[in-house]
Amino acid sequence: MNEIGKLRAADAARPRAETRIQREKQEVILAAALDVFAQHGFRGATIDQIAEAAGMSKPNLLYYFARKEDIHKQLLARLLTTWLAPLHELNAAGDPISELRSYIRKKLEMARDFPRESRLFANEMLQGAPHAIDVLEGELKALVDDKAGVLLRWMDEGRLNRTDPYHLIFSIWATTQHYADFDVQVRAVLGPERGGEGRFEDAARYLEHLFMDGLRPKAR
Amino acid sequence: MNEIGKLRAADAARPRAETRIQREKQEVILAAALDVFAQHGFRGATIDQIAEAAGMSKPNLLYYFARKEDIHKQLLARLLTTWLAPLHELNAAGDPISELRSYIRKKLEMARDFPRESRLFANEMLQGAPHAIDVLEGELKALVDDKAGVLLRWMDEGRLNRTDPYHLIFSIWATTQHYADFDVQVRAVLGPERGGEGRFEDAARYLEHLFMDGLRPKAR
DNA sequence: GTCTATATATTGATAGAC
DNA sequence: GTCTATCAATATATAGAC
Repeated sequence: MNEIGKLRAADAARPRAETRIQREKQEVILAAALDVFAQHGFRGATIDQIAEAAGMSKPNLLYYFARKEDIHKQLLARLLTTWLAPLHELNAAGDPISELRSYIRKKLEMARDFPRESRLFANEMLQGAPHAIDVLEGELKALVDDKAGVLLRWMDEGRLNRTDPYHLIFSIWATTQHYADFDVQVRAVLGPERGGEGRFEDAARYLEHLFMDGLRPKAR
Repeated sequence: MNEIGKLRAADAARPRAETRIQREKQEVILAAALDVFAQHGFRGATIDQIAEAAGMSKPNLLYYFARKEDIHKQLLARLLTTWLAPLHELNAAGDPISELRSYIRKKLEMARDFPRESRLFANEMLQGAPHAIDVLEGELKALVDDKAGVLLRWMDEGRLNRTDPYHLIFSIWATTQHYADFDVQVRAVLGPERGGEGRFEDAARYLEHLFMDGLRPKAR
């Protein structure tokens, strides 16, 4: 198992002997670091910035996380679990159209509610995934292979229009995460009138139209 | 006019008195810097890395560009011109479907042929567009407003299915740039068999299907 | 124009008092 | 556990010889 994989397992099991105070401080630090890493990337972020955002001194922060890299690894490990959850929930026994609608909706809600996590992930991808490549090639690929198989079966059964299941999944990722990663551009282009909170509802309506018109089997 | 705007105008007019050697050296530096900035972002990139990639010493590089920020600004200024070109070419007098197909194709080709430019832009967006916000709110918004108007007219005339023109443009940006910005993930998920050069042809076929099935007017 | 040497600032991390 | 002080490494930028 790779390093991030170990961290993810450890985080899930929580076997560490820690006081409540310690865990709370760590959470404060991780929350602050998420802000800074998401905006500036790993190298662009400084411990000073994170410490200030967390409301503590730099040495105090380093008492809880000995290295800057440890904070980043921990964040990335948690993120990957959260990030894969919606695709896991795509149910082979469900109705194809409503399963896909539900998946698209969940991914868009994640872009709306967890934009910093999305940007942290995007930063990691832009850098060539130095810390996540093992997860991408292992767990993520296995999961997508599995779900692509489900989609193909649905297509074979005529319950979904035939298309490339891998690129379908890519396009759902791309269109939904765009509203988190490129938020500044989306708001600039929509302007003050349409760039407010309603932009996510508009996006949801549009994506419904985009994907469903191509996927729903045609009655000919 | 903002700073990046001035640079873009200057670059277009090229009024500077420079020798051919000077221009060539500057090009070598810019090409090297594009690599480094695209992967690590502005703060994550170092002059040392850029100088080594450009095959010269750090002081030598600084002889041509006094400040690291100058290199980045110059790259961003050029990029924005290139980036907006395909949308400019969307022709109101043309056939709606073939104009949109052509636009999607061009954007995907840019992701394939200029992935570093795409990543440089993505990095700038993730950081909140500190150097490009004026262009986004000014020139880009004006351009998209204009083209959204064209799309709306086509929809009014029944030559295009009715949908949100702004989010349509966002989804074209998102799906095409995804193949540059998240390339490492795309290749990891597709695996060695399907992740080779052919992935762009597969993507082109898929995107054609995705967008056209929803946009083409239905014969009812 | 290009180099070596170096000034100056920032940053990740540690030492040690309390 | 938290702080002040500081080390060591790195990074931007400059000086000045050639």
